[in-house]
Amino acid sequence: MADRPDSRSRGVSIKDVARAADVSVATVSNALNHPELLSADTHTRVMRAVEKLGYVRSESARQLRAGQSRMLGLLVLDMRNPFFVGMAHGAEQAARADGLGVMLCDSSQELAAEEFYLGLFAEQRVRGALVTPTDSSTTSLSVLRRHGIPYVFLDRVASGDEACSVSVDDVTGGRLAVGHLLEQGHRDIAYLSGPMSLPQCRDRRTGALQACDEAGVDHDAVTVVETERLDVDAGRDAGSRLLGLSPRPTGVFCANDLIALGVLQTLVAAGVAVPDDIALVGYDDIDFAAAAAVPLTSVRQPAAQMGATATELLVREIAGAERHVHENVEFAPELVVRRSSITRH
Amino acid sequence: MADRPDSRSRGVSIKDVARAADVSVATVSNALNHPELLSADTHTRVMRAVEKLGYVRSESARQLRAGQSRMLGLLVLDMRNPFFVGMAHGAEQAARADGLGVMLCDSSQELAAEEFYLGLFAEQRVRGALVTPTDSSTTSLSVLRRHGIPYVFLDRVASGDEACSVSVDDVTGGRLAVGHLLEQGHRDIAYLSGPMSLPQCRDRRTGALQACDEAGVDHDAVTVVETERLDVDAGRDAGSRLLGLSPRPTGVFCANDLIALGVLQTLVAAGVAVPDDIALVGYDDIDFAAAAAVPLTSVRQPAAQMGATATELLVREIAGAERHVHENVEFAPELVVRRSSITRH
DNA sequence: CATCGCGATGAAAACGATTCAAATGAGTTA
DNA sequence: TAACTCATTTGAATCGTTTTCATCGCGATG
Repeated sequence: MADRPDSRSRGVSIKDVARAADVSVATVSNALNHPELLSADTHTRVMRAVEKLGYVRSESARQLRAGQSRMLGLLVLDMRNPFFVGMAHGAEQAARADGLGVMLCDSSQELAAEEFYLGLFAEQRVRGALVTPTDSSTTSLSVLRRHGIPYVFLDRVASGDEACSVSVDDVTGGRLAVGHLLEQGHRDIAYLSGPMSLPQCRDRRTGALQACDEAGVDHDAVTVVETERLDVDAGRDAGSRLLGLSPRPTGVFCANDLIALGVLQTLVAAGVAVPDDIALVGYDDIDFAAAAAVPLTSVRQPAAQMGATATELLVREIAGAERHVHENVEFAPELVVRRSSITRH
Repeated sequence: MADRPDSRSRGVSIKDVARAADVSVATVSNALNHPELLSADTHTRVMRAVEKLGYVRSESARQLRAGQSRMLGLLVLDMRNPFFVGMAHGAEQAARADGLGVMLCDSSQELAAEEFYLGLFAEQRVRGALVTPTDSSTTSLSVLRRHGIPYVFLDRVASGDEACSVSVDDVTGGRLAVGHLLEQGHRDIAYLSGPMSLPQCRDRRTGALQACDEAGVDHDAVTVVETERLDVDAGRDAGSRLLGLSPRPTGVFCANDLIALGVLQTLVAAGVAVPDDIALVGYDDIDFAAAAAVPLTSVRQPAAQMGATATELLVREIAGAERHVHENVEFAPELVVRRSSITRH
């Protein structure tokens, strides 16, 4: 019952097993990795010793010898946003199916954190990385490139032929959202955007303006309110700013659902009726959108599928290293209309 | 601009740097880890070579030599539950402050996944683990024990002196919730519980019954409806079952907010008014509870703080391995009353 | 002048696994 | 009996670091 070994010890190594089974370390290794090479007798003898000693192989020694790990790195912008959790989930499932583990990290939209974690990925020699980049973070990715670690962009179109990527057509997403508001008759529209340094935020605005063009409405109809972050707190804050605008917009498009939920709270608290006084449209269609105080109209992105697809692209790139051609898979967004945007007549 | 090395190559190693800087590998290692030992001249020469070659040290080689990693393993029950994400966030912050990375894994409440990930932790020789166990999973933890990897239970009281743990007094939590419903005059109460194999679910029921005792109400007042999982889907499902009960309960206590949100959706869809027809109380007080269709009364648990505290306990155990005494830190739950449970008179 | 001390550097041995080529040994064939 | 085959098993090299201990050069001291 020596369950708790001396804390100075290094634990059970392959040598200990070899000694216990009275074979060489090579045989133990073969028993674990190429059982077909061994006689049945030897194999069971080794496995019994493994069992008895509770041997667990050292992944670091393994990796060192192999030169690479069996891990993918996954860096997301914000784990408190269910949309990213959804992508992570899809990616993990797909990776496990390929026998790969996933190392999940959260950059919290901070460049410093992003660089820290990408450095960690490089140190760990991950087999590949899935990255939701903060800024035009081509620089921080050079650490991966230098070590020949392939990466795929998640929720972001790769520029040129830098890498594979999985994205959603955000221009169309913005067009759907604002087109819907215009259709409902709104002519004073606010776009509550996250930081304009994010391409997603820029593209959704472009889409919003396109919708104006299509409806023959002047671009002035859309006021942009920029927030620093993309979370509920920022939404609450943006809500206050929204109420200070004059004329006060009657249709509001939020860069994501968290912001929309924050805005909704502020509006409800201020006695502003949704959708009657202000119609609201979010983005991502997270589970909680449907359960909101006023069920939220939102632009749906297929989060889990995006994660899974990105993993598949990455795995394919890893496998066919030589003749790999980068590609971008673009998903179509889908408008899900709920009560928050439907004005009663 | 040899950014992309030959894919067969192993990348830049410490030897390459040594050659480039015309020093020994030992000197390169020292430049990185003990710069005070070197002359300023040599140091800058080495660093320049590191920079130029884009050298990143191999964590696996490092670990192999050191016998342990600089990582903590964190295994949560369900990453799609913001409560666990909150704990993970708190834990990560605390770990980063101690220069430790966190490997985040999601068991999805499945024993097989739990065992897989604990095995992974052992293979990686993580420095320590934070675990939210599914069942009475002392068995799967033996793999950690055997390798002398310390672990701390998160959101679960450790039995005996097995390990440190961080928990919330779930009995009190249940008592607060049901006490509140009883105070509001409800005498037909349902407890929508997750699997009774989870101590949290059992304790909350115990608390519910205690509240009955205190109010001089018979235990029969509380009907238990058990669900298999603890997510929104399960909640929707439980909502239907709830509507089939007769007499139909007027006060409902849910084992967590996700279930409560699911129930809420079913009730709203069925035209049942909350709180007038049915009063609803959730658990965890996730951010989305306040933004729900009907703002949700909930029992708050300090998620981030729990994660941070658990990390601190673990770090302390790692540091003072010899004279460590396990301890349990128990937080107090707090009832946050919102509209979902307040019957208008 | 010989010796000592000291700062700076390097040679070599670990760490734990995998793998390849070589050794062993039993059975088969000429 | 000698040569050969084939299935098992093993010795030794290797991966990239860190660390210990020895060495080297040089100014200072006796």
